[in-house]
Amino acid sequence: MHLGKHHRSVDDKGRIAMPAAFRDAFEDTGYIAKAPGHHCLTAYLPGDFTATIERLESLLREGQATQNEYRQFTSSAVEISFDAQGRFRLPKELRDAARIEASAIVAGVGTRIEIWNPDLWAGVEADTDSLRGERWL
Amino acid sequence: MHLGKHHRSVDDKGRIAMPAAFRDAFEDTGYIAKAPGHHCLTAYLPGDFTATIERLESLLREGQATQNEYRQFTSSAVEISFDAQGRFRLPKELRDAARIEASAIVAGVGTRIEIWNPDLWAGVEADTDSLRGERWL
DNA sequence: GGGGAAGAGTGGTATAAAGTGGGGATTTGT
DNA sequence: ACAAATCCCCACTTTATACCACTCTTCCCC
Repeated sequence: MHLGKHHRSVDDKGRIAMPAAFRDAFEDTGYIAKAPGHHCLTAYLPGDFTATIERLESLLREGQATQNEYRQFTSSAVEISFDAQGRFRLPKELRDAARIEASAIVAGVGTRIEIWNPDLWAGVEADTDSLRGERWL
Repeated sequence: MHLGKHHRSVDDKGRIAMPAAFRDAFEDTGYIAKAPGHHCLTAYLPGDFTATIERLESLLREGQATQNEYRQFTSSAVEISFDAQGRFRLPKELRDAARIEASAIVAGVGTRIEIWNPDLWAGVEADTDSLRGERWL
């Protein structure tokens, strides 16, 4: 379970520090891929990533997903590793896709971890129309 | 069942003492999240928090809740732990969201525990318009 | 009622960890 | 062979965490 929101700088080499709260869940490696719709990126633990791929392949066999969907997801994904300071490198391709430049928001979203452009994330927080906590609080 | 209202100081490191009356219900950890609407913060026992998350995820699968709603709740939440004096740390992000500075009200609200800015809490107590105890007393 | 003990609440300091920036060697591609 | 990108260290700043000290209240027990 991933929780909490963290603001992180992205240096000119594309390095970004994985928040310590999430870092321990990754052993040595992880995966990053474009989220469907490309509003943000999603970071996966190794196990979660293979499970996601398998779910997508299963949908593909059942005709519930398209080959292009499969192509986009797999080809956007990269394996990441961490340096001695707990940072990983976000390829330019993925930074551009999510409009990430000098800083980013790394957010724990329960079952997953998302990486956002700060301005776009502000849009998520400003979306109060859908807030109806009385149903589940 | 949580009862009672307690005034607590918040020091410049964001530490706040969990009232002893509530403290025993937490074993080692607990969770704090923004309440929908962000007027206050809500503290959860570990079991209550996971139950709340599961309720929200269930609504999400049924299309009764939005991804942004899920994002806002999970990304605002933090796990807390207590020091030897029974205090926990309230991240600046959450203090700002609930306008909490040098002191706070920690209130037992039956099924949950809420943390308020003292002035905003005064507004709760001043709201006598909606009091119609004759229906349930 | 007085004295002492225990628990609750508050404040401060020292240490460790997290986050950030940069240099230089090595690899990759052209 | 050269330029660009990547990797591997090292250094510094900020923030979090663990400890320790003190006050005040409450609750016993004498």
